[in-house]
Amino acid sequence: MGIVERRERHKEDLRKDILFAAKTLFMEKGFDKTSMRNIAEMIEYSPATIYLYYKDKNEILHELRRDGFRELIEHFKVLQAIDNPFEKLKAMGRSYIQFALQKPDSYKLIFTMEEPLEHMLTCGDDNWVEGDQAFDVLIKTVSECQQLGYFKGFEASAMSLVIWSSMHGLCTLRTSGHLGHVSVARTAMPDLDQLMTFTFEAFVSMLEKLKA
Amino acid sequence: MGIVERRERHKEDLRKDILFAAKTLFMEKGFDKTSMRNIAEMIEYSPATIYLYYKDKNEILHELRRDGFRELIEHFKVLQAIDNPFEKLKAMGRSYIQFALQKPDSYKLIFTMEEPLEHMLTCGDDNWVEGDQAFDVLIKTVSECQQLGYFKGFEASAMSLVIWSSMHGLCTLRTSGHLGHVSVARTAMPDLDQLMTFTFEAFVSMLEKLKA
Amino acid sequence: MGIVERRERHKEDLRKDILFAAKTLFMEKGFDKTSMRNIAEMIEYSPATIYLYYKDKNEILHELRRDGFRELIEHFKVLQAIDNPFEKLKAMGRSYIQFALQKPDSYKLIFTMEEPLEHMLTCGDDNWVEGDQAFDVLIKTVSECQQLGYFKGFEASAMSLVIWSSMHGLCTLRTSGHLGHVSVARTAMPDLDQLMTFTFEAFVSMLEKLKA
Amino acid sequence: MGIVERRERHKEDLRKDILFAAKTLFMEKGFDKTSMRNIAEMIEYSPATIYLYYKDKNEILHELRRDGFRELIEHFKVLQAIDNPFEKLKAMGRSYIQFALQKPDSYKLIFTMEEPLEHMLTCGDDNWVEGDQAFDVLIKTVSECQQLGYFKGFEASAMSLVIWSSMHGLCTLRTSGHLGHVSVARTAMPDLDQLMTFTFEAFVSMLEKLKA
DNA sequence: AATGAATGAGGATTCATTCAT
DNA sequence: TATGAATGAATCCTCATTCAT
Repeated sequence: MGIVERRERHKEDLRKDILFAAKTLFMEKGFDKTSMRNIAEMIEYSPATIYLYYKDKNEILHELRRDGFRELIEHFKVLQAIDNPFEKLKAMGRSYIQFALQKPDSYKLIFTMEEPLEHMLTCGDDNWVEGDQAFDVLIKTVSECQQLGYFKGFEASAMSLVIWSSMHGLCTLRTSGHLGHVSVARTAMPDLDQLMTFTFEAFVSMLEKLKA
Repeated sequence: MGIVERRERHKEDLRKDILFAAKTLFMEKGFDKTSMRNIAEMIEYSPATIYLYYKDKNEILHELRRDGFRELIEHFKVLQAIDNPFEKLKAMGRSYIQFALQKPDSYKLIFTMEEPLEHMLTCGDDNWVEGDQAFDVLIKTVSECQQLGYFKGFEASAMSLVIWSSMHGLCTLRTSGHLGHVSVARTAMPDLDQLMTFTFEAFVSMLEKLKA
Repeated sequence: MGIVERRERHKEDLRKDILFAAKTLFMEKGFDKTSMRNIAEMIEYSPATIYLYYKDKNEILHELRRDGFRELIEHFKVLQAIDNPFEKLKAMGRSYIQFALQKPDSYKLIFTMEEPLEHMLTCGDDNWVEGDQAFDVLIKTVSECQQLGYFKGFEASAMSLVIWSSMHGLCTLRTSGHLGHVSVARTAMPDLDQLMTFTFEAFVSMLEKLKA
Repeated sequence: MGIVERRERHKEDLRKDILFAAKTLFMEKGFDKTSMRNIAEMIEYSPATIYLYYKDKNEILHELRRDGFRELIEHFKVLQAIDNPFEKLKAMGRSYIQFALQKPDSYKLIFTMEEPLEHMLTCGDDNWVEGDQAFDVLIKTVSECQQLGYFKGFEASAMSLVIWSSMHGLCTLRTSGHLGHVSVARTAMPDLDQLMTFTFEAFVSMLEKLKA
């Protein structure tokens, strides 16, 4: 038992090491420019070893993405304790942005990094399940807000999409550098995090005005 | 004259063919996975020929991006004729979405494709100039709306960012496939274009409620 | 153990095969005109394999040169047993020429083939150490001759340089083909080896006359 | 006539420009690493133009070599005026060294740069004619010295070869960098030109002692 | 479980050269 | 006379991957 267990643990650890190394490198140099050898060097194993744990480079990316989603959901979970739905909604927005800022690597991985199509087709959309769950939470919260008098006359799903779009757009503009560019060129606010908060708050104000 | 002219035209055509092929392939397989050889095969010229027209792969991407920006601005230009600023604003939004849907390749090129950093540094931000101009138009339009009583209590720049974020987020979710996914899994609206319109209109409604 | 050992041996063999092929080709076509592919073809391995053994083409040249130096020194070593210094000196000369004639490839490698400068700078002058040692032996032998009454009034280092120059010049004229040309056009001695011996002996006579 | 003549002159000039550019570049970067395009750029003509003047890259090298020989002979010509044959011989040696030092490019071109074999075979040894002439002058001078009592018991041709070898060896060690290396590592004379002179004078002393 | 050795395929790029104009 | 356009062949080198051990 002791021995088997230890082996099992080692195996699990190595898997995680591979993932961690890959994530780091993907973010640093991009998916394409990261070679299996790079990953192998980082974990100080031979390239061939990686293939004992993952079928190929794509599978690594795939698993990373799934992990990213899980992280995001985890990130959201704590917020469910908040009673007031509108407060909860705000917290979710803030949390989403925070996630994108604190873990831009995971965020990019989930939302913008493209995976070779063949692979997506091959292994089904199984990792979107998690994404859907996250969206469900959003819809539910919006509905609750409506029961409090918010968003009269709006469909919950439409409202949810608007909210997600706004948050996602803001984050994407940020991580892609466009926000940074505009901030320098056209704004009095050179600190990007501040600019995002500022914009986020404007959005929240908008939502607040939508109360009956 | 006739002869020189024809030559000149041919040259110009070839340049465009290269750009077109590159754009197609970049979209299909991504920048990194597109090789000069691929491009050459598509235009049925030798790889070496491409180097007579473009210094290297980066230069092709760079020019494509610049072209994309120009296209976008062109797309916006007609809207300046609209008198009512709020109508203009709505038209801009619709136009932005339309652009992203009709030319997803250009859109991605401009907003999400990452260019090797070194090259960006090398040739300055010269192609962002156009982007800034586009943003200026947005701010100006928002300001005009404010003179009509819209967006009281909001800063024009914050409002502009909210709007841009929402539109950009919506488009990005669309082109990245996330919207498609959610639409299938959680929405009664399987037609994506319709879903986008629907969401866009919800957003416009929101803005309308922000009139004093 | 048997197995590991065989593997090790195979590896060592392959390294040597690569070196041998490279040497052959470098001599035949010159360093620049020899491609990694050429080498690979000769040893019937894939080009990529070579990179498992040598970082790049320069490293191969570098190692070849070092080997050449070692060979030369080895060639000299036996002569140290000769007691009479003048005999030793003569033997060294003969030996030097013999080396140049028997291993013109090594000789050229050491003395005339130019290595890309950058590489030389990169890896220090580490392979000249051997060359210096060889020169030391020469100086020492000349000094010993002086104690026997030879070369009165000459500095040992100057004398050594004269000797080296003469030998080197003779060999170089030979391997570069100039000697062959002159022999045909202006000499009664069409056999080149004979002509070299003949010239060498004239030189030795000269040295002999320099005895007090 | 004026026009035809001018054209002719232009043609001749361009030939020379090509040669000059090629020589410069060959010396700077080596024959192989100099491309026709490089040469063309230097003379500010199109690559294709060069082919109107020279069949290919080899032909350029060939002509450069011939020119180099001519230069060397020219260099020697003035010395024929010297009456005393031994003085003349010394002057020739000094002159040879001077040539190698002042025009290392020409020197290398003539004596060490290797030309693709095929080409040498193709166009016969026509450019060695000049080399032979130079050697003739040397033999003749040695013979004259012998009539003055020098080099008793030596064959003129052997003596000439010894002399040529020594001079050539010295120069080659110099241009190949080996002399430089030894000078730093094993000599009290860091100035290479001085070291060469010093060695040359030792050689002359040797010759002087060979007088009956 | 781990890996060293090997490779086929392909990467960007450059070159000498040709030829129609 | 001069050249712009074009290219086939070659360059070095890297990569993901396999497989015997």
